[in-house]
Amino acid sequence: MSEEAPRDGNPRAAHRAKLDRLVELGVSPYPYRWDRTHTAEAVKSDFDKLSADATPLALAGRLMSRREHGKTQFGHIQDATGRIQLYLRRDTLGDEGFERLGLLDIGDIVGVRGEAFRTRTGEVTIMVREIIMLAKSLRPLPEKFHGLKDVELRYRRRYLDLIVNEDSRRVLLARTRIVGFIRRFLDARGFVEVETPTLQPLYGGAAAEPFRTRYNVLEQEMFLRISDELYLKRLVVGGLERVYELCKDFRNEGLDRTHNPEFTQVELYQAYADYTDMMALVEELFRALCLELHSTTKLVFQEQELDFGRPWQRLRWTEALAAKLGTDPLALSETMLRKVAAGHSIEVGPETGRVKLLDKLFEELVQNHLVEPTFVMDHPLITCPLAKPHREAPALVERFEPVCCGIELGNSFSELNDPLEQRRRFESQLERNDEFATLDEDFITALEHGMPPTGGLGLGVDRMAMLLTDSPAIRDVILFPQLRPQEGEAADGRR
RNA sequence: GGGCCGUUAGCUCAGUUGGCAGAGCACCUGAUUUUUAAUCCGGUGGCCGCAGGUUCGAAUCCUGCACGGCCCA
Repeated sequence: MSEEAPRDGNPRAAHRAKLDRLVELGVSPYPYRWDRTHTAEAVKSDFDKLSADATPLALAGRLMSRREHGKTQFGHIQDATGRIQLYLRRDTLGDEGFERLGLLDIGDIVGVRGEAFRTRTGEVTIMVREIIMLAKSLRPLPEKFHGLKDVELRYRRRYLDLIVNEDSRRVLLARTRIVGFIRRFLDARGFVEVETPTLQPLYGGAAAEPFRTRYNVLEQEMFLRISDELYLKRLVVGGLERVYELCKDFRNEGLDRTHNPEFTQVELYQAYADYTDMMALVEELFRALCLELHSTTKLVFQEQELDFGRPWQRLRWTEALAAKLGTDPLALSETMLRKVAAGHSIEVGPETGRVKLLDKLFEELVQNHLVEPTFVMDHPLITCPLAKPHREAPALVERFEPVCCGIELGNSFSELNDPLEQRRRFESQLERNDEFATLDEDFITALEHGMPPTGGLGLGVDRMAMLLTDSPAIRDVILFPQLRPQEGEAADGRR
């Protein structure tokens, strides 16, 4: 004991010394199980009954704070439902039991037995009869008052963020509720959940760079999916009239406030419907989600007030951009578009083709300024090879993107089901040398067997979670967002 | 990709003109039988992100790099 004097201010050494002492005393620092009778929340909500007859309680949780007062101590433990105070007395625990409290550290997982009572200040508290080590911690927790602020540490050590930051817990659990709610919402409407390949021999369904990998057995290059679209439509051909998938998609692109290279999407397809039905579905889903999470259809995102109780604004793509440009964007050549972009000081690479130019202009001049929930609809036909031509305007497609606060939340079409037209659209994409264009023969074969008229919809679940939890960055709603590996990743590796 | 900002104790942060590395929390010792950011006494703890450079002397000035953040495209 005496040799440790120079290290005695080091929290890790102190925790370790206590663990060694427990072992010396024949107490396991990592026992196998614990019979819990109540959670913190259950004790609080059922307090009157539990305290009236002094029901024996057994709780478990992480020791979060401790206040020593000589022959008594107070502390809080935290479990999945919240925190509850402990009151520990020398005359209740006995001299030996009380001395053993010295081997506890903040951060340890403990089990306690005792009864519920209220302190002088009215706080529901456990009068502890017995306290058992369930898992010894060897590192100190972040500071109790300021919590863990360093954003990098919060993402890299999300478990600490979850232990210490109530708000992170709230947001990330809300995300889980959103995912669960989407499933129930769609299940209740007769949609069938399916799983399609993540590992695909050919990618498609979106214009995005894929992650590439290699399957050794087949000696073949494979791709991580960028979308589920083409597989789900095969299933509609197969007779699954309402079908959806909720999964990760992968896009080999940059990281920013609204992009993570792996992200969660829900895609759904409904036979005998078109994009107007999908608009109604989006309106209904968002209204229901708001009510589920906030008990009102109104919400605030980054100080902007939104109301999902009303129908979304409808905005025609071409008209909106024409209004900004003062001329029909579709009449402009690639060279002209480039000039217009430069005129609005929008930087574009020399490789950027006509489609991307149009997209870019729209994004900068229109989309980024949309605050109210809006359906941006009826895009130019060349921007999308998988949507049906507009029934009234053949240069356009029946497509919409739900947009809110400048954030694109998804994508939807009246799905193209004419196999001959589908082939022409894929081919013209290849002829134009569109980035990431592919031609999926097997998918066309499926269409040749006949796909009913179908409405399709994809929604970015992470972005929905941002909006619904008022989180400014996609990283805040993803448990483990993508970060660059740290130098010498094994951090304190000398141990 | 470009610009700006940040990186100091386990955590949250100060650090003056370039002159011995600081605080609060945590940790260790002691006091304290209803506290709750408990309080009080006394302590321990540092690769000042990394590598160079300038200087008698660098956490501080310069260059490069790494990681992160914000903005722009």
